[in-house]
Formats: sequence, structure tokens, C-alpha cells
Amino acid sequence: MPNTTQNDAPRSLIWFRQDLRVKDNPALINAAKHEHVLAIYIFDESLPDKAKLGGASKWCLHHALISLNDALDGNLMVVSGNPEDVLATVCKEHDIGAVYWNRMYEPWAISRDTDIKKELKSQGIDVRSSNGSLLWEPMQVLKKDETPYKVFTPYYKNGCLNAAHPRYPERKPHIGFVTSVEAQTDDAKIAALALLPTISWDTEIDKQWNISEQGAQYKLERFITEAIEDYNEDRNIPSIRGTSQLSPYLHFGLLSPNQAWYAVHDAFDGSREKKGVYVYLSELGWREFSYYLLFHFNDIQNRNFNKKFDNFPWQQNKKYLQAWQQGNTGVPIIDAGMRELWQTGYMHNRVRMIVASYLVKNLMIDWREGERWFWDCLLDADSASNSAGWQWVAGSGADASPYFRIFNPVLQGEKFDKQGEYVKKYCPELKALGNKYLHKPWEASSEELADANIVLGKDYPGHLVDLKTSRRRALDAYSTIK
DNA sequence: TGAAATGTTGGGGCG
DNA sequence: ACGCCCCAACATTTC
Repeated sequence: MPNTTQNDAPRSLIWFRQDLRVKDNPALINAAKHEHVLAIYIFDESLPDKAKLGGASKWCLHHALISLNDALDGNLMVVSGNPEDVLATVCKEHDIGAVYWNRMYEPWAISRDTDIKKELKSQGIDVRSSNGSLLWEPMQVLKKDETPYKVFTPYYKNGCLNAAHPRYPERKPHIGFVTSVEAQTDDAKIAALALLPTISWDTEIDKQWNISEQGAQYKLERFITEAIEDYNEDRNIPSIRGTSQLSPYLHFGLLSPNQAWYAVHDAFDGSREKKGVYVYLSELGWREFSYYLLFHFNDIQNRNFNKKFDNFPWQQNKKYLQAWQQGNTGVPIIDAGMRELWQTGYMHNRVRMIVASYLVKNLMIDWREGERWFWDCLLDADSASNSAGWQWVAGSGADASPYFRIFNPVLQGEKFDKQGEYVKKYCPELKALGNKYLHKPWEASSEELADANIVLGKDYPGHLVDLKTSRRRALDAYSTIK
């Protein structure tokens, strides 16, 4: 940080939030320059509804905290409460002279942090925030006229790629901890936050995800050695591991985007020529763009970016919404995706787009319903990416997919899940159905269904809505607002 | 990071 | 050999 002299208070505090790692953590590096460091995580249950974690997210957080505490040799103080009160008390009790954190960009977090900064400063404490979760911060990328970009490509190419290079990842600093019984934590103390589910739906998830800083590094290495070269093609196929699967780690900051960005760059000698490399880096760019939009146009979580959509005749239909949520729409690729989400807390990206298009267009249900369900169910739930993604699909977002671009889930299934491996994994009742009707069982004859031991409406649902007429209906609705 | 509708072309069957 | 029709296959436009 230029032109700032280091505060020479002997004791500093680092407030961990969504940066649960010891490597490449700017706030931790700053805090560690002091003789003694108090590390704290504050679990706040009084957050606004929009910010309250869903079950899968909580599960992730639990493991992330265990991992962080471990990396800090048991010196992560873990408490429940209101951050403003907790910080004021802890700073007093432990004679803290400087407080550090990495910035968050959700509007509620910005206003909370602003208040806390003011309060702590009034107590004579030095407070500094750093950038620990974005490659380029929203305020530093603007058009020539000083206004924010609204279209991805110029934002990324002219704004980001021409700006100063992102920070190169830094090492874990040497840390001298405050010695205090109160600041010592064991696993039981983290367990007491009750972040784990009371019924154990998480055994499957447990096998698939190693939520730790080390686990993030493994995933990143696997991605670079095994998947990135064919990323451009393979990322579309839900039955294979063609995507990076780094989103949960990025969300909680077990991995910084800088670590991902430079690991990929360095592995390919700094060249972006390989298609998969270029495309992956631009996916990190989309993540940046989501935060950028959230920062500059801060109501994208609740409001249509494109105001025309305020008049869109969304349908309220509990039955349709529930069928979608439970994976009982009768459209195999949709149901497989929604069941994957429910069972594993994750959904393949291609399938996320397909199920979102189906909800918003074929069922004509408000994107906010989908956004809320994803928020509740996803391990990697992230309000910036989630709201930007849903608005993109709905057509109401900045640089969105045009409304008339409607996915046909049958064609998408036939294109990206040819052999039905993905569908059959989550809809095992369709196991014996041949490829011809696998993605459209409602068109199979009763003999073919009988051969596959399926009675539609009993073993597997009949389809909720006709794809052709519901598509037509959505287009007609769109013409009323354009 | 669509899909359907519509338009164009060219080969082959056929009188 | 020729024109006509049909219809894939591909291209373009439209939603």
C-alpha cells in the first residue's frame, strides 16, 4: 500500500470474512507486520435475509473455518454475534491498535463495514481494508467518461486487460499470535456454531468436496493438469469433470482469484493462446463483472437491471415452482439438474443455464424465485454471481442473453448428454429407456415405456408444460414489454 | 453461452 | 438430353 506508514501498535486484529485462507491474504499480511495478531471470525445470525446462508453454504463455512483455524495453529477466535459489538469489545479487552480486513462488495456489507470503520476509528483504532477477493476492483475500472461499463466485452478487454496487472499471489506471512485462552479455538467450538445439518444429508457431499485451503490447491492443480486444455469443449458436458469446480473455494476465499489467474498463466508460460486457457480466464472475468455490477448498480439482487422487465407478466404458480425445485417437471435434463442441486449442493454450469431458462421462460416464473432457491441450495452461493447470472438468463440484466434466446431442454440434453449418463445418474428411474426418447419420455409410445418399466405420472412425472406452446407464450409476453 | 422459421442450392428421380 | 419436382443440406433471418 503506497504512502502509508505502518501503524506501530503492538497488537493488531484481522477480521476474517470471505477470505478464509492464510496464503495470498493482503489483510493478514498487513496484520502480521505487528508484533501480535488476534485473528477473529464472527458468525452473525442477524444478517438481512438476503445474506443469510443456506444449508449447503453453512456446511462449506464449517469446513472452511476448521481449515483456517488449523492453518493458524488453533488461534482463530470464533464467536457469534453482531460484528460491531464484538469488535468493539474485543479490541478493548485485548488492547488492539489496528484492525485489518479484506473488502466485501455486497451493499449490506459495505454499509455495515463503513459504520464499523467509523466506530473503531472513533476509539482511536487504525482501520484498513484491502482487496483480497477481486483481480480488479470495481472503482478502478471505468470508461473514458468515468462511468462504469455495462457490457462485458469492453469491460474485460479494454477495462481489465489494459489496466494494471492483478496482484501476484503472496505467501503466508509469519504471524506472532496474541496469547490468550479466549482466542484459542478447537473444532468443538466451531461445531458449536451449528453450521452442520442436523440430519446427515451431507455424507455424499463430504466425499466429493474437500473444503479446505489445501483442497482448493488440489482442485486447482487437477484442473490445470487434467482439464483446462479441453475446457472449451468439455465444460459443456455435465457427465464429465470438465469445469474447474473452484466456485465454492473462490466464494469463501479459500482460494483467491489471483492464485487461480496466475497458476493458469504460469502453467502456460503466460500465453493465452490455448483456447481453453483464454476461455477459463474470461470466466474469471465474468466473476469480476458480476461484482462490478453489484458494486456500481447495487440493487441488481432485487431489481431488474433493465427496468422494462418491471412490467413483465411473471406467473405465480406454486405447483410449477415446486415441481421445478423438486426435480419433478418431467423433463429429464431439468429434473436431473435440480436433483443434483438438492442432493449435492452443486449443479453443473451448463445445466444451471438450462434449468434457469426453463423456469424463467417455459414456466414464466420470476427470476428472483430461482435466485432465491439457488441461494438456499448452492455450496457456492454468491450473491454477486447469483443475481448477475439469473438476470443474464432472464434477459433483464446488463449485457444479458436476449429474451428470445430460449433453450430447448430436449435439444440441450441431446447435444450435451448424448448417452444420458448425467440424466440417468440423477433420474435412475429412466435407466432402461433408450437414447431416442431419453430426453423426451412423453413422446415415447406406451410399449416403449413399458419395455423400460416406466409408467409416466407414476414412476416418472409426465411433462408439466408443452415446450412449444410455453415457448410461444413467453415470446408473446415479451412482446408486451419491448 | 439458441432455436425455429424461412430461404437457397443442388443432386437425383422421373416423365 | 431436358425440365420439373422433391427434398436434403446448408445458410440466413427472425424471434
